Amino acid sequence: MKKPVYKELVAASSRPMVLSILTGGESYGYEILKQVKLLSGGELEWSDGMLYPVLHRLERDGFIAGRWQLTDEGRRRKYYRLTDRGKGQLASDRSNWSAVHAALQTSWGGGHV
Amino acid sequence: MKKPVYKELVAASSRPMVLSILTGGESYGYEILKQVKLLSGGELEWSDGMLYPVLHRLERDGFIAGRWQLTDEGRRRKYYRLTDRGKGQLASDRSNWSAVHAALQTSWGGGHV
DNA sequence: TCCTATACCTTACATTACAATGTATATCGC
DNA sequence: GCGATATACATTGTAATGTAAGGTATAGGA
Repeated sequence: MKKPVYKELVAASSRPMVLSILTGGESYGYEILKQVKLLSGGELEWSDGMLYPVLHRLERDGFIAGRWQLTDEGRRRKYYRLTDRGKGQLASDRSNWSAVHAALQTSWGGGHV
Repeated sequence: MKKPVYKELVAASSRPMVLSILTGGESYGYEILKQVKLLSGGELEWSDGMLYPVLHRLERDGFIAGRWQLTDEGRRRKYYRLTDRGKGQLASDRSNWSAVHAALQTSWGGGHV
């Protein structure tokens, strides 16, 4: 078992990650879990118990919009798409992330020998 | 008032930021607040009500060690230094951060037009 | 006298990941 | 048929944590 990323970092990255994934088009929970793993080269593995509440909150807050769909095999899926409000939040989150990342990079690189 | 960074991101970055700052030598709470602001070019402003509990937890967990010191003016300060355990945690946090950052960069850059 | 800066601390509140558990269908090997 | 795995969604209890607000104290400038 790979040691998971510390939870505060999961919490910080979940919203921008999900919103960003949805800029590529509609997706659904189970697929997003696999996309996160793929995007990170296997480094990140989210639990479904974490992701589904995240999706519900994002929908509640109007950042994404969901619709139920039945597949040919009879499975039900809830597809989500990014809303305009979600695009704005993604831009804000990216900006925040960049500011924090830059500060960390500075403190990692300089300030000491 | 500048809009603050979302709180999950503060939570995710506080430990690596503090530990990283302390690689430059001893420091104390009030100074760390100013260093964070300086390191980020004014983008990040932490509240003291957030930082002091963070320092207490880091000390409790053995990542940093504190000592009280009186200045010439009669002010009391608690200086903290990085422990070996703290150095190990910083390395781990940096590794985690890099993995998440890389995944975010990938999802921001690709996956969509 | 009043305000700002320095320097520490705590509490009430809301939020959130994690682990565990539950539901249901499809597919594959045997 | 049968059991295991994958797909696909969901909820609950617990612990942890930032925020906002408030508190204590000293020093210096207007």
